[in-house]
Amino acid sequence: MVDTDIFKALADPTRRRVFEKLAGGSLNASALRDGLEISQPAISQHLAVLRAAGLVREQRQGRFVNYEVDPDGIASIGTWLARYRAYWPKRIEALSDLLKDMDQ
Amino acid sequence: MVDTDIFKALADPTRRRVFEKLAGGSLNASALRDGLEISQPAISQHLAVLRAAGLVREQRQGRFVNYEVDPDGIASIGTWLARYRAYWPKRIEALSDLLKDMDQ
DNA sequence: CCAACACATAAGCATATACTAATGTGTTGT
DNA sequence: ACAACACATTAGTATATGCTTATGTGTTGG
Repeated sequence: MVDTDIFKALADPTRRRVFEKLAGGSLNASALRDGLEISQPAISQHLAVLRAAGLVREQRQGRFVNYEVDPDGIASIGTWLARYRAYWPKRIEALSDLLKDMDQ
Repeated sequence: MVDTDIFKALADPTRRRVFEKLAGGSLNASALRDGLEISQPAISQHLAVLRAAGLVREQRQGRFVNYEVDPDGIASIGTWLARYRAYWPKRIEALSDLLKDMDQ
């Protein structure tokens, strides 16, 4: 199940920290590791999980591997969340609109 | 961490099935169990997890306990997802708008 | 009041998960 | 060619998780 992989991937705090770093743009594995007190294999494994879930995608750049947010993963969560739109409080839509404006 | 509890709760397929049943309105524990091949304690434990995550809330109704979606949980996911709005594909917004219309 | 009901909690167990240490793979500069 | 680098993979281990069985708690009808 796709959703299961996604939610499992995001259930880990370290993986969410990694993923949130990517919200600002693409980064390589070492850059993603910076600041986190975690071994190199651990980051690599976390990135594999995020990738398998469709949340990130990678691109070799010489001996670096650049990671970035995969819109497909975000889309899956959005689609899932949309089923509960009836329960969205007003403030969420307000926030959403605000961020939309900030994008410009 | 609040987000951790929410994503962990949703990482289980059975719990998502239960939660999705509640998208249509409030139901008691037995009704939520119907159709799922799972023991009574299992449902009870799943509901405890969803409740601890802030995804559902309960209300005693005689000897039944009614569960319903807790908007706070949905709001948390929405807030989290909003950080990635830049990566939302167009179709998500389209779907979102469609569902909005269907609510009327 | 007490038996049946609706649900929760406790204890025990099998499996999944996140980690580390060790090793493997691919790339680059010299 | 080869040493250093960036990253991935493997194996092993401690802990977390989801399940079942057994039992507890609160509620209701007769």
